[in-house]
Amino acid sequence: MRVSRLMLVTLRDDPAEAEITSHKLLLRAGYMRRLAPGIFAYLPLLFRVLQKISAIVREEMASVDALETLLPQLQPADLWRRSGRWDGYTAGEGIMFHLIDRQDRALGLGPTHEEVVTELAADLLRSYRQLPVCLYQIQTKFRDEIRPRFGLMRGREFIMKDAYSFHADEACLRRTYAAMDGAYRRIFARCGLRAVAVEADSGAIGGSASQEFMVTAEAGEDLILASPDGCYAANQERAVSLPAPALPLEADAARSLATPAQKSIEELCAAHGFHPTQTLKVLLLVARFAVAAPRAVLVSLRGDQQLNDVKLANAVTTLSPEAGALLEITPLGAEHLAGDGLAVPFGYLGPHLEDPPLGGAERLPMLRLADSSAAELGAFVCGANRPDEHLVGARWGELCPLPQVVDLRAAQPGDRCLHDPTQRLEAARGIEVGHIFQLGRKYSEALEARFTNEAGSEEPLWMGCYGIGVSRLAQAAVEQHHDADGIRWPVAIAPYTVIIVIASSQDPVQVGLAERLYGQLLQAGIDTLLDDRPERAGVKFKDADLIGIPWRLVVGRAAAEGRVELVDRSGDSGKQELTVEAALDALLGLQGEGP
RNA sequence: CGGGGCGUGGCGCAGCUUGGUAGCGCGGGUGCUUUGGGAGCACUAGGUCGCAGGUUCGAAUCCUGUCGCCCCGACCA
Repeated sequence: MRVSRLMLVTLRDDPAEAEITSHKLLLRAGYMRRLAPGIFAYLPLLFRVLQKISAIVREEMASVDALETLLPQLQPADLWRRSGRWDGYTAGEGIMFHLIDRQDRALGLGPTHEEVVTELAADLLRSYRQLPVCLYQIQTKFRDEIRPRFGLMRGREFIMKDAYSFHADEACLRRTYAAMDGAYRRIFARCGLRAVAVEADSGAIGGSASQEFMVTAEAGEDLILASPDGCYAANQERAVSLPAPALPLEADAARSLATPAQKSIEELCAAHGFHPTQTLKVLLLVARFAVAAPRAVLVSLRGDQQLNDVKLANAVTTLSPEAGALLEITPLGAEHLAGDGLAVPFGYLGPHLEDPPLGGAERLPMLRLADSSAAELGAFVCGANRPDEHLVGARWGELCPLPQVVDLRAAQPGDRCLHDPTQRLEAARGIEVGHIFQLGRKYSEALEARFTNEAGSEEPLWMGCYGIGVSRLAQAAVEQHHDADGIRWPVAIAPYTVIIVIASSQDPVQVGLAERLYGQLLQAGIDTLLDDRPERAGVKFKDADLIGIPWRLVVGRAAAEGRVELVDRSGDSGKQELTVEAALDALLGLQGEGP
């Protein structure tokens, strides 16, 4: 392609709308334009990158026998009601764009395709003889993100590869999951990305085992906790660890202690010399559901620990099976309390708090949970449920029964690891580019996708699902591969492999040689750009650096002597002046090289 | 939604405090010069100052309302 015909518009200044480097570079280098928040036009250069990524994805999907399909984006609400996800995905902070058609039917714009594909499977897959099957598509997804951000990192419309597998038994699901794990590792490696696999929360998708693939980058939205020995890595949402040992509290019997204006653990400890591990942190929250009335939740943690919201939401969901989708959990404030419920002594809560008078007719008893860090305390300091008063030396069983024990604490960098307490968790930031799940039978049961097994009886299909954010991956690659001058695409996903720069388009010798090389490279099947614009050399060099084509072939003054300059932008071999033949050989040799 | 900020030629910004009818850099066009790291000079085109109302002889500037966008938190590929 000739750059003069490429519709290339590069920007000299950073656009005001962009915050992180990769976003700025993609805009500056003419790869994309924003149409509305979280909605982007992929310009020709970026489209080529997406095509290259897609080609790699297709090859690796083929290697695990996945079949490419294209599923509807406009999806009937009824289907989502049957899986139980309509409310959670549309009400509250739900992320599904939805609409009413002229017949008054509700439809959603697909944020993911479990429902559609399961419906299809229910229709087509009837016998164990047809299994396993894996379908995938590369398609635009729609999500009404609470806050679109960072360009392609969190768009409201983005390209995703999503795959779904169906199995006759769990062992088969595990095998496919493992094969996908391998395919994913190959995909990211072939795209030239440094990616790590981490244990993950399965979130709104559901299911049991799940693993995320993170491109490590400072701009990443996720916090990864990993052990230095490489045996353990997890998203902080999911990570487990050993808390620091608690200091035992010397106390015979529980006594009360006046603690005026000491509402925080810090104030309490500072005033009386307690260690935070001797105290109990009691949090009062309220969970809102799609079906049931709001329910109060009382959480006990050891005073030095932090609550992990994701773990809490998961626990509340499993412990409230009849309540419908969990919409949100927020700290309980006076506004949630009925009538004179202002009596709740915030800042002085103890685990023996009576059920607060929530608004709403039919109310469930308060859900009482304790993290194991709290449950394992012998004697502790906690709020007395009266203003300006704490209890010292309270014990589970004496003060109140031990609540249900669940893992609720947030693991922190520096915590000891479960698999080896001498290992301590280290933090890194990551961009989630892939996520694989063992869904189990969640969707097949809900949508009655059954097959006949070998014994002749019907049972729900076992399912897995596997996503890659294709457009996000493109930007993650830029985040990981750039320098002060611009993008440095990994060769495998660069929009073009070579850019020939004619230093002076007025020199017929240079133009002639450049045209000849251009023709030869194209003939050899190498994706080549020819910068034939009547610009000064400096402009063309700057643009070439900015758009990040891996190899730059400069046809300049030395053209008359049959010499050209070859610049390695994505590797580190720098620049070298070569004869035309040597340069051509070097570039043609790239074809044979693996990624 | 809560908190913070910003809306002025295509892009990046100044002007607003102290009202007097819009400016700078980049980009676009034409010409001459220049020609290996975002050239110089000259000329030129291009703006309802987000929108609506108000105050005023007069509003980009002051007031009210409204819309949009960006950043920090809850979401995820």
